[in-house]
Amino acid sequence: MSKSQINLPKTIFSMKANLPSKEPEIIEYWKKINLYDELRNSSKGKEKFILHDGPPYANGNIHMGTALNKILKDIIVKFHQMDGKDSIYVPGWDCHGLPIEWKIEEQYKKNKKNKNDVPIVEFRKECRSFAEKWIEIHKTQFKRLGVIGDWENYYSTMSFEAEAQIVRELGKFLKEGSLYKGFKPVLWSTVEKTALADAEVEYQDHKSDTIYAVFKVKTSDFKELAGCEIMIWTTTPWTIPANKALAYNESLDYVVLQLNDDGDFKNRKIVIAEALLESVIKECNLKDYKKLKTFKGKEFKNTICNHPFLNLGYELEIPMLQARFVTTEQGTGIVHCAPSHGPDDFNLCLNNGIKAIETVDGDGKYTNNVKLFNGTHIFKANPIVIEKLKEQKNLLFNGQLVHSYPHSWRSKAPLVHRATPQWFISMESHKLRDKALKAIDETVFYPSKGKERLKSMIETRPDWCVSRQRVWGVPLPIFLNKKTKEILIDDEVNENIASIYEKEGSDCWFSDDPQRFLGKKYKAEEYEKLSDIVEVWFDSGSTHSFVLEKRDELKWPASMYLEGSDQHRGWFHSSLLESCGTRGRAPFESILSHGFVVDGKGLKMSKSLGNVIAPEDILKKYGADILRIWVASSNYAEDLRIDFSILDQHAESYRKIRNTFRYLLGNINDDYDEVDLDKINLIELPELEQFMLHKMYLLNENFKKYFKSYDFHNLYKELLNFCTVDLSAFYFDIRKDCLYCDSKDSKKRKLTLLILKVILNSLLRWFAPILSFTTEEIYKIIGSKKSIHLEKFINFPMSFKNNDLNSKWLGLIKIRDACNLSIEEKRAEKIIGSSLEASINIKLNKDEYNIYKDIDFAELCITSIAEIEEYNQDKIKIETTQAKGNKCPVCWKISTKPCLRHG
RNA sequence: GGGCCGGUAGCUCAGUUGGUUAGAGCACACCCUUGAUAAGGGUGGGGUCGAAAGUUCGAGUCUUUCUCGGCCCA
Repeated sequence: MSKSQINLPKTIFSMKANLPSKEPEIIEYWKKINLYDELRNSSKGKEKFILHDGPPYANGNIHMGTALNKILKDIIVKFHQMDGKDSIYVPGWDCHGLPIEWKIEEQYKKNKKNKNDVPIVEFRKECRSFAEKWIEIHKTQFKRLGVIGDWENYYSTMSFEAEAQIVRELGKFLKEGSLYKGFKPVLWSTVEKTALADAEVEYQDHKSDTIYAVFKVKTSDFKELAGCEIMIWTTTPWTIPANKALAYNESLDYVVLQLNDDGDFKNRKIVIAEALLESVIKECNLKDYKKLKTFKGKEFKNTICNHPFLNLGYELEIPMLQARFVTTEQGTGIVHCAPSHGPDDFNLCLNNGIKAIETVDGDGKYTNNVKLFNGTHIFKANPIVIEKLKEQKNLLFNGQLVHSYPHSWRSKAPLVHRATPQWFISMESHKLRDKALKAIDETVFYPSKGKERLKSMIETRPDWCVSRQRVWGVPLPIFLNKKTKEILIDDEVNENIASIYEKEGSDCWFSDDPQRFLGKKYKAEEYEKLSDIVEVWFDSGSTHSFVLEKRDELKWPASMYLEGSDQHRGWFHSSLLESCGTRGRAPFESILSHGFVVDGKGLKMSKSLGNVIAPEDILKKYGADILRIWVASSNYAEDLRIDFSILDQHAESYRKIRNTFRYLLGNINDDYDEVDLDKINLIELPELEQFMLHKMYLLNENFKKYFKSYDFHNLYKELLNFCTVDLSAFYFDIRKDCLYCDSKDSKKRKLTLLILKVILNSLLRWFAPILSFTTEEIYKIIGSKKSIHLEKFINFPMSFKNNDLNSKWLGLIKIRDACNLSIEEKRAEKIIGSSLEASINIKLNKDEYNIYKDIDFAELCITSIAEIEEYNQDKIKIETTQAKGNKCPVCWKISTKPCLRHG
């Protein structure tokens, strides 16, 4: 007659999780048992699932986006592993590129060291060790998140084998002929004779010459333009000799203006945007003029003009092109375009088949591509251009303007956009665009909208510029014949370079005798060795070649690429192009893209808003499993919100899950033995247990469905609801009486324990990919293998499925809900407190009565007494009264008779 | 500025091809329990579905505009 008679749950699994301190111990454990190797050994020969890691940049601490990305990858890798595949994850890092180069330069600045005094090879060594340092830091941070992968054999884009393979990949484009030399404007300093990156540019005020110049219409579909002159305004008169087009905006209104003031322009008709009419009149001092006509910009279509220097040998056709970048902020609403001297101009012209050429050399002098000005320095050309325009009577007005203008951060000299020689991979010459578009069609996208996004980018992108005028990267392995200016294309040379890099890396390109790379076939003095490097997107776009193809344990193409949605323009994009160019198909079978991490209000995280949360903060306060729940429960197809109140809620759900496990472990007293599901004798089980097995069968079906579509937030929700609704508030609550108060040799209690074990085992596996730490903690108590992650998902016997029983019990639950309502009424009236103080009387119609007459509603509703009666009304009726009699001190049930179980 | 995507209870999410009073879990409130106890159970409140207009017998769902937010580009 005491507590000794009841079987209270007992377990070493604590209610308090203490994840921040427990998780690192589990990481140590995984290290000790070599979990990664165990996983590989356990799944030898199985079908492979290869999630190819998109390499993060080896620079700076990880942020929430990185954590999201890695956890999502880990969850997916673990799902496939437990689904019976050999699911291999090789993490990688992107190492070359400007940001690291920049960091080293900053250190130089601090130490008053000049980059130019340091040999390139030494500088590159510093970049390399900088990247190495961050790889190590990242590794620790990623492991802390619970990510399992081949950390010992990670890949990096700066490894010798990667550098070698990048050379081979470029060799394929070279050999094919799709890699060509072109020109593209970059910000250029004529003082330092070098290109500058955006980060090296300072904006300062600068006084520029401004001109209003006219281009005479030569031909047009729009007859009103006959005899008109299109007026432009520019702050860089020296680019007029390089003019190749005029840009208008089809949505603007334009006017034809007749000028009547005395002078060169008397009786001439000029065209400008209507919105800019007043400012033009004011600035050009127009007194006598007449508006002849207003028309929409779209009428400019197919209009060709003459160059203002037509009579000086510029016999060019200057087309008018539609461009959205034309605005009415300043100028005339028509923009003069020199593709060699502006990115907008360059892109617009390129899209219209006008390529940039080298018009200005490195010193800032016009090349012989520019008539009349050959050899003149551009900074001295403005007065000459203005004079010639005047002479040709094509200058309406010139003045000066102080405005913000780019300058070199080093020399403070003004910069110009200058078309420089660059190396491009053609989108068209070998049908790269078509191949890529076809490859996109053959790829599965999660979410599906990613397909359109990538497609529209590929459809419109220009040729791929793969050269950079930098030092920290793979040198572009190109030799030019000094005489013929032709590219040297020879597999042997390319392979020679690659094999040298494979042994010692690519630093030698900058230090060794070029003859070493050329071999014996060619004479070094006849060739120019390029000093450009390969742009880093080509590096990372090639990872499939030096990781997936080169490693025996992996496969090509990858099963999946998974990155943030910004990588549609980044890694998805470059990998697709690289692979389609060299192998004719995508290097991936599927792409999963996730949104961005934003704060609780949906705003992006920024220092200025003060809403940044670092993964470290979360790990310290909650632990990785809470962060993993956040990942699993968020819909990655959209942006993912996070703040401490959101995490609090997930921590709350975690507690529910943890307590569910604790109840299970406590009742089996941490004493687990594997249950053979096929050997469960269903007929022997009470209906409630059969119903639970049915529920689990259904849940598992949904689980598989959600997992197959990577729909984790719905999957997690199902699992959580199962814990709260089906287990905690239903099954566990009902079976407490049996578990606590029945004797240990009771058959019913034994069967209940059997089902608890099935539930425990199932939950453990369902949750393992998400709650990697907590499930391991539990598995260490009851498991037989070294790790939960070595287990597989369970296949439930079809016999568990019982639709008839299901509909019967769904009806029962409805009756139970009605009973609860009735009990609650009496509780509110203070007639009863606990439900065991209640006696319920249930009246059912004939049909329902016949179905449910044998059900023990007292057990189901956790009351002391329950009567069931048939009556002739349709609607169910429940009456609750106070149970009469004495309370059994053991099971607390109230009865007028002695307790059946406890005397 | 342009392209794409998104906005359903305080939070995380469901809402099939337009069709009853828009759902779940958590959180919250109240009650019960004190044998899952820094736990557990019950009941309940809470939404002008971002805003407006339109199509329709009928709109969270379709169309347009606006607004807010995100990504990419300029």
